[in-house]
Amino acid sequence: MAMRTHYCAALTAADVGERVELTGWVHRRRDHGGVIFLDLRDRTGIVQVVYDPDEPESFETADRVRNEYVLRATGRVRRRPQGMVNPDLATGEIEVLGASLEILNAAETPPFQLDEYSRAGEDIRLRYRYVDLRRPEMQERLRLRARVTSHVRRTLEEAGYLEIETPTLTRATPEGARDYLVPSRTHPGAFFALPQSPQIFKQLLMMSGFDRYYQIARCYRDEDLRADRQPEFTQIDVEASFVTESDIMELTEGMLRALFEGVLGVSLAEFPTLTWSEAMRRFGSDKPDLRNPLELVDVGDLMRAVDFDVFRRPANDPRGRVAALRAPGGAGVLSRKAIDDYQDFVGGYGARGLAYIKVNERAAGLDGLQSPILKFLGAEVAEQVLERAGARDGDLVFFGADRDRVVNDSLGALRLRLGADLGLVEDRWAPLWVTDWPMFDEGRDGALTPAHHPFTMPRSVDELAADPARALAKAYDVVLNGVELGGGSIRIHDIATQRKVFEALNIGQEAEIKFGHLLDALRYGCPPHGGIALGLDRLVMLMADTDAIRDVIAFPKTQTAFCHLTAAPAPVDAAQLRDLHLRVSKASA
RNA sequence: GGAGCGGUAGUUCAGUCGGUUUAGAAUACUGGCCUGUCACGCCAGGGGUCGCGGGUUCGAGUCCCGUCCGCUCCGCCA
Repeated sequence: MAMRTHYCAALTAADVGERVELTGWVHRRRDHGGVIFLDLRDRTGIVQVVYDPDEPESFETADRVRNEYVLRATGRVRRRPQGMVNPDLATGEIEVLGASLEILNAAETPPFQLDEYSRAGEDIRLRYRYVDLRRPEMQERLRLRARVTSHVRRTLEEAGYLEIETPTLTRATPEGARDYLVPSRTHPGAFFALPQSPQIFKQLLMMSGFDRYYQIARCYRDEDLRADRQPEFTQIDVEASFVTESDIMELTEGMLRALFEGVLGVSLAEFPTLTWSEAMRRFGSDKPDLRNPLELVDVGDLMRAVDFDVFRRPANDPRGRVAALRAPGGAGVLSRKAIDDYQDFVGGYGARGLAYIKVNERAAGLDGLQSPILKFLGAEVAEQVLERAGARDGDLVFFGADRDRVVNDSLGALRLRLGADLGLVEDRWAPLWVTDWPMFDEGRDGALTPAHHPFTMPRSVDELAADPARALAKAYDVVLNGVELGGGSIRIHDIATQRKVFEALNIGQEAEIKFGHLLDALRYGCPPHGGIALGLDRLVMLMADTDAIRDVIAFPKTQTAFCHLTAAPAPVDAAQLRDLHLRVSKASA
């Protein structure tokens, strides 16, 4: 009979009597009563192999084993004797009576404990990532990632999309994130850049007639890291010709719903759609977390005449905003110290203060309220404000008053913080579309930068010509649980509009040089087209129920963009620099 | 570029007001005991550049300055 090679966790009571072969690491060795017990751990779990001195050959081998030896063991599956069954373990009912044992390799004691009862720090886990990845939790995350990638490929290919690879040695772009540069040996003084995204190449493919393209594409951005940002990351990149916004949105939504159904067994409801301006108004965010029931409420119109400059000025400024945020039950739960903490918190987003009203008993008028600002508002305005905010007894109502951007940033962040602190976040999946983005963000100096990228189609060319700062774009983002999963747009397919956008960005001249290949291509017959790019790492992070994309990347970088495993980046020797015609002015420590 | 938190045994951490002997605990590791353990148990042992550099002090793991590393966030991320 052929020997069955098993994974530990796959062994069940149904296998009793079966001869099996197991491979893995020694998780724990015990000897007791003249018997040797090896807990053998593979990627799935742990099973105990028992070596009896009546089988001298395998017993002697087992006696030599220490630490984390790599083994191949064979034996017969049997029930554990009465009284020794641990129902808490998957394999607690059974064990393997070892018949043979082969030491495949010795191993040193691992640098940190791998059992589920201890939790190693992240830096040591990353330095020895190959050991960390043995843990079932990490195994499961990377397996989930592979299933997601595979499912996405299947969906897109069934929909007629063709995977085409695009260069990772390409050209630096004038706007956007910092590029990772690669010096050229054959072109002294010239550099490649690693792509921030395959954006231009996929548009060129549309011009080539590959009307349905996708790619699981690695992208690179030399910007500071966050829990959900790595210098290299993977995006699901999609582009199609002769499509509308809703075509791409339907494709994406269908793909995500099939993915959640197929991989997690979760049925996502239809994605609601919010316009960008509604998202900012109600949630102070362009990626609102709809699991959080709190909303911002505009009260500026009530504040235009109050005797309180802090509120009156933004209330009368077209670029100002005065908004309220109700914390249900906050009056009782939030201490003075907690409110002070929130004031510091919003200070980090540029807010100069955080006014609030404590609602003890609304029916009692001013006497039922507690607030440093009541004397400025008066009873009537206070009541109108509380009415609009839907305040009930026991609530705390916070206020933001400033430039709209500051109010949105600070109250938007406070909304998330309050939702978490007050335990209001619903346990569900909350996807949505955010549409009708502005074409541009306006900097403090009035300079415009693209809200998406400079190839995004404006909703109307007239709008663009009339007031670029207020023009809207045919762009859409997909958001899940407050995480920006991806974004896309209909692209510009005529050269005149493209030039107008470059001019609005004040990079007309520069663009002619750096995007010359795109402008050239637009002259030779470009079909209308559009697409989307989804962050694969973030998607898997959410599906794996974790909060850092490092957890779903096999070998991630730390926050200083350093790899402790390979010690990269690292200096190179003089000969390599000479080949590349480079001289370094500041050596690293 | 900025803010916050952290860095003490292989690992995870404690270490009070600056002074209690040789800086501790758990776990891991090594040896021994134990006739069935499953986070076994018991006994013993080894293991420390308190991140690094400087300063204050009679005395620094502890206070101050600088610096490096890790994490979270702001800026940044078209």
